[in-house]
Amino acid sequence: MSQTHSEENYLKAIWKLVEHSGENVSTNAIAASVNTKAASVTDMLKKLADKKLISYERYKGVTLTPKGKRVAVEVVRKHRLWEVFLVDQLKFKWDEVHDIAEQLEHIQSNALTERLDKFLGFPKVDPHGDPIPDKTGKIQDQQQVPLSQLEPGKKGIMTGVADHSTLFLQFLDKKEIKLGDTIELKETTDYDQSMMIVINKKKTIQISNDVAKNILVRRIK
Amino acid sequence: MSQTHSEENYLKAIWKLVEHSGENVSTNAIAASVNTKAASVTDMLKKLADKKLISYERYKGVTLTPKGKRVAVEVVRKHRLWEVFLVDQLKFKWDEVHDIAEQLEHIQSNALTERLDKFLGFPKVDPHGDPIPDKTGKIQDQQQVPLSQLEPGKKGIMTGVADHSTLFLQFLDKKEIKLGDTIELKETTDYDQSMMIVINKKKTIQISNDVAKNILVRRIK
DNA sequence: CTTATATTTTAGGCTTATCTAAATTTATTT
DNA sequence: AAATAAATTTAGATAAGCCTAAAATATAAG
Repeated sequence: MSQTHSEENYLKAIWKLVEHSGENVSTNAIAASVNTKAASVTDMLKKLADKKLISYERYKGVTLTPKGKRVAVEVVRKHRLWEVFLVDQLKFKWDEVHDIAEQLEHIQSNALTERLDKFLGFPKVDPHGDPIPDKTGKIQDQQQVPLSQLEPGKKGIMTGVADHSTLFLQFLDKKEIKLGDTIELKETTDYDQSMMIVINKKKTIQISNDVAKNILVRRIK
Repeated sequence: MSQTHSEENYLKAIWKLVEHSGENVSTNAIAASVNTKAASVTDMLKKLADKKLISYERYKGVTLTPKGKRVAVEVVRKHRLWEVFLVDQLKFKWDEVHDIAEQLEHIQSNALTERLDKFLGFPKVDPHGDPIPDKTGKIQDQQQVPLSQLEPGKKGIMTGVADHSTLFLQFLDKKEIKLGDTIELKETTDYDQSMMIVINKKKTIQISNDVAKNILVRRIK
């Protein structure tokens, strides 16, 4: 009934890949995601299929079964709740919590998860703006788009990041761009798709398209 | 440099056995403590000896090296800090936290341990009265004795339990005996060593010697 | 002090999760 | 559509952590 840490990591990785692509997930994509070799992934896929956690046909890629999805979402729920704890309660910075939450997400105790959720005030999103699945596995739709998809003149509120790397998060810190900020897209440079943006109606800065793609906003007005 | 969960569990078990007995620890004692077979223990002892975490001679038992002791005490520190978190913050009962802390004690992050310690207000003891090693590994001496060793007429303040089982802790709950209570030993029955005690100068109850041996008190007056 | 018993270790196996290298299948290109 | 390339799987190893059964050592008893 219960999964190993490794199995949980695979399920989580598959879930994220399915969410992004909507399609069957490839062995190589999983290997990249969990940092192993394709051969190791194939071994694990067989085991997860035996346990009815994924549906898998040789050479055809995989998707999660309802059971597998339930497990994956539960792991994601725990990960994101712990991130909230680390940032809100223990005062870690948003770029410091990933590796720790990566360990904490595997702690097995439903009672713990539910009490932690309550303790934190049933948060809806984690420190990076990612939605936290509720107890039943339901995930609130974020309705967010990359800043790069905004049209000149339009505004959005920053609600998340697509790149969770320390490097990117620290970059945002330095530029003083954070969740909740109102961002107006002034203009896009044709040549390199870099953009002039205004943050909270105050500060105007220039950002590259690479950065704009990784800032997620909810459109306003 | 880093230990597996299993290695940490063995080191913790050895540490506890050494603390109790003061002597070299036997293979069988460790096997009982970590719930495996003696043959498995021997395998692990070789590995721990290779890593210079224990000193081990075939058939002669083991003790911890300073390095091994440092690791063991760090695990104990984390275990007890997490127990405080679970009881004080998440409102678990003292008989519910052991298994969860058993998992949390293996989370690897010095920053996390230190921030948790600070968050909790640098607690000196865990919910069962066991002392929490400080950052340097120092453990405050408890100066406690089993209630069974008190002389009739003498008083003590309950500061801990020798038996951490759910059964015993729930028994104490039912009898409304808790840490911090003042306990006076009225008299000991010669026949079965059972005792009449007074709790907080109010309630007089009869307890068996088995119970008295597992209640730890600090003598007063 | 020698035999019987208890403890500990060794030998050989099993499972999980990895890996590399080779074989197979699918996809792409000419 | 055949040839080449890319992706995936299989085969065979390895290390960690556990097991049972048998052998070795230590301890206790007569």
